[in-house]
Amino acid sequence: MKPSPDTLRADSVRAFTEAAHGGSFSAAARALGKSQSTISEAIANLEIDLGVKLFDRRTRRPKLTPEGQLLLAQASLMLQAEERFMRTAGQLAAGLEPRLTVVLTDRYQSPDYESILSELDQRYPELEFECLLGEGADALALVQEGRAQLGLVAAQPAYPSDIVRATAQHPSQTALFVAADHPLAKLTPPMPDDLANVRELRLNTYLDEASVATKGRYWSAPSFLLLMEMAELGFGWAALPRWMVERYAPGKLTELSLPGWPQQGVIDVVWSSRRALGVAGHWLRQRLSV
Amino acid sequence: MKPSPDTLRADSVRAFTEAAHGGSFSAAARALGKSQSTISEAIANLEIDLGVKLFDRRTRRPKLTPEGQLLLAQASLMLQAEERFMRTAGQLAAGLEPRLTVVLTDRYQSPDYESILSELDQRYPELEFECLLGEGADALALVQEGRAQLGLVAAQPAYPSDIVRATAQHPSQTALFVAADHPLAKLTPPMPDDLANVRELRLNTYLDEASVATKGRYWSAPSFLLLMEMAELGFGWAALPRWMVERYAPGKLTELSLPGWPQQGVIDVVWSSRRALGVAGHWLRQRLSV
DNA sequence: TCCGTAATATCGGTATTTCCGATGATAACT
DNA sequence: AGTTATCATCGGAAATACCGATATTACGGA
Repeated sequence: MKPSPDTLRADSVRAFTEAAHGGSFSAAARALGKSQSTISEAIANLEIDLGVKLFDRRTRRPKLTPEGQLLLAQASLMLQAEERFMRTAGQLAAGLEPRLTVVLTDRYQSPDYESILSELDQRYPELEFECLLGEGADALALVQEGRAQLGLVAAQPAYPSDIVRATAQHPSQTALFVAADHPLAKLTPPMPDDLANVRELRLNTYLDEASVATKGRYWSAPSFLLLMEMAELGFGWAALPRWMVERYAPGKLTELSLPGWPQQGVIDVVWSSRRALGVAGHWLRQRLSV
Repeated sequence: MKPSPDTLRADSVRAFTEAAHGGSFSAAARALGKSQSTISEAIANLEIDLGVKLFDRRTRRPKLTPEGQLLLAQASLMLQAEERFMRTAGQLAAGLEPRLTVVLTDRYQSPDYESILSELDQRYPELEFECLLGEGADALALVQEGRAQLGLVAAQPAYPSDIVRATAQHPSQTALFVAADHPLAKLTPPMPDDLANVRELRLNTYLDEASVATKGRYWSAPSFLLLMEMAELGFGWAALPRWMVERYAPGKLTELSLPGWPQQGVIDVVWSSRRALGVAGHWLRQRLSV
């Protein structure tokens, strides 16, 4: 007996499943755009190679043997995997990037942020999506060096030459907060001088050291979440995204109403002009911009 | 541009994954028993067909592109499905039946019944296993007509000519039970006459009507589980498998100790001499027999 | 019952694909 | 700089996918 080859003949599996589904070799031939003899031979060869009779041909329309039924289920899984492979290859060929990394500022919180992500998941189910948190100069650096393709940052006065920007759909709401049991919370309304006497909690970045030149002492952290925790513990006042306080520290912080606050902060979508965005990045950029 | 074919070239995917894994086309060629040029051309053609560059060849050892990494994962899934397909085809070619049906008597309860089944699952993971419940003549009929391949029945005085039997490893323990609050439970020890005055709950079968000729009135059901429920409700006494009472009705039934009880009942493994058992059926038969 | 329809198996021939071995070019290592 | 291992390319041979024609066989209608 000839040892069965360990590799499958081309398209024999598709012929098999199609014939099993349509109930006829000829129908499978029509469906696959091949001749009837091709299908007949393909299936016959497949049966020989596998050493398993797949169809009972005594009747007019070939009927699956029990063995054929069992193998049909697994053949379908094979074709399913193959189709998925071909589909994502097609998307990649059409310009889909295999992975998309986005840097987010904590300032950003779109009301339909979750729906945007699930939309992204539906459109590009094979895309690997990565989300980083970073502010200001840190985010820009990640985009510049290609670690991230898109960034959502608080609008900067000036951008590096290789960074392109667009305005995001939803501005951020930033307000001043202190711990509810802080003395500052009892002054209504507080004066700007009152704030000067209390420590400020300020956002920093890994890259930017320029701000150390600013007047007065302050504590700083690279994320709003850390700043908010510091504020909760009464270490000072901080300018924080309002959504974050409402969602993660309701009641623990008191908003200070000073002239000019709360601020409407513009959020920018940024990307690098030197690295072309893939189709998913392009889609997401447009979805996030005004 | 030539439209990309919707079908994959033979073995190109295996060449791809092997090259990605081994880090070299030549290594893949060696591993697959083909020449180096074959692998090189196969992958080059695959890249052309997919429209996706899979490897970065600028370096000595081709390195996967990000697109290649994404596709590699899905290619592995394809090959995994294909290997499973080939493996079960091989088992079927070696005589594995696609499905195995066993008729069990409720009398049977092997202490390692569950371990036998999980062993079966490990040996023949693709086998479809079906379990039926049936007693006596019913079970034999199912085996005769091919609806089931194996049966575990209480040993019969005689078998049809096309039925072969072997003794099962574990005999059954059958004892007499009544509801704990039944008057019969208070007679210690009860006399055979006492039982004659109380209704008997007896096993019947769908096929066997001969037993209606027996003396006295009785109630009957085709499964021990139903009989046990009747006994629990106080409708009479019944001969029941002891394991079933201990497991599913502890404390609710009282065992009657009469001369000759409890009985050690021999269980037979039966199959049809006219239908060859598959390898799984053969294995299970030996595993169940003494 | 007989006949037409539609199905499958088989065969010969052609086109495509796979595969090999040789050759040349390139990168890494000594 | 030489050595070695690797990849790309090319021509030819073997395998196989495919088609069209033909024989044969089940199924269904008159």
